[in-house]
Amino acid sequence: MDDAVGPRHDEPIPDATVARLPVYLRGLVELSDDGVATVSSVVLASLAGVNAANVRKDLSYLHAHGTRGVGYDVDHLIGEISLALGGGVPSPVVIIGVGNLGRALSRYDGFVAGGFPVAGLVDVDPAVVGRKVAGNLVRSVEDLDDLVVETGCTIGIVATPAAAAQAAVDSLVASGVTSILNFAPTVVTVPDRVDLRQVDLATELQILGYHQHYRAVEERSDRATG
Amino acid sequence: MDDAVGPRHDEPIPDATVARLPVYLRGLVELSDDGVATVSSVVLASLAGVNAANVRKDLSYLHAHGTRGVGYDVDHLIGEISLALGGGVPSPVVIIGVGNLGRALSRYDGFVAGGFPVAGLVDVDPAVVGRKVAGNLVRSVEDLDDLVVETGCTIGIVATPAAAAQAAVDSLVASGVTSILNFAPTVVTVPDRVDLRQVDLATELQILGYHQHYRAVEERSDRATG
DNA sequence: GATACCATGTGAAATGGTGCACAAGCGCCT
DNA sequence: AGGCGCTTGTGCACCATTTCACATGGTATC
Repeated sequence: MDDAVGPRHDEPIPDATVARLPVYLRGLVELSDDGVATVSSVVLASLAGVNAANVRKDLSYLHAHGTRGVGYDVDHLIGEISLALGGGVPSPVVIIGVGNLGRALSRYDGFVAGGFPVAGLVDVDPAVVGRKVAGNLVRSVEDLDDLVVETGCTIGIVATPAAAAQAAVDSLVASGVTSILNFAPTVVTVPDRVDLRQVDLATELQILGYHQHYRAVEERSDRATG
Repeated sequence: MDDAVGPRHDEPIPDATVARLPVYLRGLVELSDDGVATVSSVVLASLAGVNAANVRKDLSYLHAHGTRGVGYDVDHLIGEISLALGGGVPSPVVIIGVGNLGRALSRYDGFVAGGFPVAGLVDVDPAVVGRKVAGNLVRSVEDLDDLVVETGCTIGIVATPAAAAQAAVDSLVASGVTSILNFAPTVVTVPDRVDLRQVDLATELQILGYHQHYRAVEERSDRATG
């Protein structure tokens, strides 16, 4: 392990860990703002709502080593996590679909703060193309290729209705986008080289609905049987 | 197991399965609309983007049995999944925080279609309280208890800024809401009896960012080492 | 009615993730 | 310098989930 000579081929970080890194990062930035210099895994765990051993194991995948008896250096850790999550370089995103959700997303300042500025908006509807939303000109889908090349953006957000989602995804892929976040409530397919994540609002509610229903059924059953 | 006499105490369905049920349901409804009467696990799997054996195991947790050699009855399956996901009874939701995201969510018709009508909107900002958004009157947080009781809603959606999220959650819990969907980019805590799900848009992008960065690093490394 | 075909349901192995428990290491205080 | 207390890093066992593979049991055809 120590005798690597060339640029080391970093091991992949487990998905579950990657999903927690942004949460750690948020907590750490907050700590840094408060002037805190070091943090223990226990404190960071409580900030992130996870187990302390889990935090330590997660951080062991990064090159961020803590100091025994002391903890982790907050600023150093921020640097390491930022590095892992995209190299600290801002990645502009393009939003396709300027309906209710698309407009809300384009105004969402958490994206910019997280290093994901909105590079452009795209829609198929001629009625909205040419208008400005949140300071961004809405462009036609035909301009998507140009937009992606001009801005060098590699992440696409799909906020179209379900029926248009696959076409939107296909357009993004054809334009060279390699990461897609799909908000449309439908299953879409992408080539292997493209990374896809699904955020489904209705599904989330339905999952909550199950647990609620189950609690109710169980309670009723408990009352009946004992 | 077979000698249960009273009303059977349904076994809990694994979380991973519950998360897939809404996806199956969408596919099934589409099939039903197209007049398809039966479906095999292979077809349903491709519609949902998962493994066929996984579909069969998932469905085995429900009381929906298929017919060997034929497949599953589409309409029956729709009924069984709907039943598991909240008993088929619509659950009204209350949205707290009427900013960009809250407004978009209140206009999102996928909620109503999924059986989750918006029962009311709530905000702390006096400037928006009393105004109408998407046909719903925005009420003050002080009215939250009344609103929850009046409408019998048990699901709350938090769409406030991060700083206000925990307070919003606390208000919802105090009002008797037992399921919460949090869109605010922060970790919030709830009592055990309350079910919480987190949807974090910036985090999703950061996860995409990791994979993109990793791909790029790997590629560069491949090119260097051969 | 027998046979070929097809799809379900499930045992069992493989995989991935979590959390405990403890050894190892670091800094501080005397 | 030595000991003590604190915290990291990790081996290991446990748990949840996925996937394969196949026996089981229906349907359709001849």
